[in-house]
Amino acid sequence: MKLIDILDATPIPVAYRIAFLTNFWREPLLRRMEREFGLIRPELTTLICLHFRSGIIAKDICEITEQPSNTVSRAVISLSNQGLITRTRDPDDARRMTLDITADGREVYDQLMEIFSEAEQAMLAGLTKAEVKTLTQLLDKLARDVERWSSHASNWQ
Amino acid sequence: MKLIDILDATPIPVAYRIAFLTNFWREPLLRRMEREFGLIRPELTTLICLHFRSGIIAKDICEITEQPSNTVSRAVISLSNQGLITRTRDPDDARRMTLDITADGREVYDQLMEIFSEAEQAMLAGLTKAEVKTLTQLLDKLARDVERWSSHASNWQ
DNA sequence: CGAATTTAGCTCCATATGGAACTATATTTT
DNA sequence: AAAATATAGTTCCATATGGAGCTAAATTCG
Repeated sequence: MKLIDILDATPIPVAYRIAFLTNFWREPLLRRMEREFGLIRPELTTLICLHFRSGIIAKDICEITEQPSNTVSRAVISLSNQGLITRTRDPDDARRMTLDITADGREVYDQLMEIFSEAEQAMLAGLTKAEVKTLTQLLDKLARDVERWSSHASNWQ
Repeated sequence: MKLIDILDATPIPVAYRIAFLTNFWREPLLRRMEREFGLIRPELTTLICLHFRSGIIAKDICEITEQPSNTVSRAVISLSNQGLITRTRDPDDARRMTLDITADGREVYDQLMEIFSEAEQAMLAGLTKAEVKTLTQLLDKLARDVERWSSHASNWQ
């Protein structure tokens, strides 16, 4: 018996499949990233944020990723120690540290994304282009609707 | 800026959306489950397995869920202590302990699934029935193809 | 201006969880 | 049958990560 066989037996067919894919796709890649690059998940998300927009502060990353501030703080310090980002004290507000991705940081980001992208291609290889497009659109619709459903029955209460 | 804005900027649009949904849908529910039921993730997956098929052993759950044996061992001991499952030594093989879900276990499972199901309905409320069906089919196709893509660029190497 | 409040970031602590190694039992090999 | 190997389950250890609270700086309020 495999986990897949239980998929249809639960009352959460969609969420269960999504969680399944996260477990079997993302988790092994994160472990590989940790082994080969010495980076952990909050460091990756931080790197992704800063690759997208350099010059933001740790608090921004907390809000973007909804990670707790201590987690982001640790990630930022570690990335800085590894030379993948820089931290410069904001002269106008001594509480803030402006974060910027370095050339090394972009290099590591590119290497990681190549691995992740290849793994995504492998996962999607069984679908047609039209199916991939449809899937992306539907997932996108759910993701962009997060504000509406995320408060429901999970965060509060 | 929100995490959603980065979705299209990464070279892993599908996987990123899937991870996003896991983060914002599953994680808060797991925390709520921990607060209100005192159960953690491996205990939930174990309960799901045993609700689906009672009478299996811990090793089976390891293989089904691909969780390490120590994680499952802890989950099984905890669930047993909580009276949600029973463990009986296999008379034919003293290494094995046959696991069975109890009435209390089924009760807790039902309560949990009600919460999770309601949350899934909330997430899917923005899609039409046809869209939900399509999404489920596409996710299912990916999940059932796990053997092919899971070895690729993640587990080995 | 001084006090209270807010904010950015960090440290301390508790705990979830994976890796490795260990124990006890069963199976296979010679 | 004895020895080697395999298997089920557990314990030990290292670490990732969230919650609560702390510190320093900025802002708001009286």
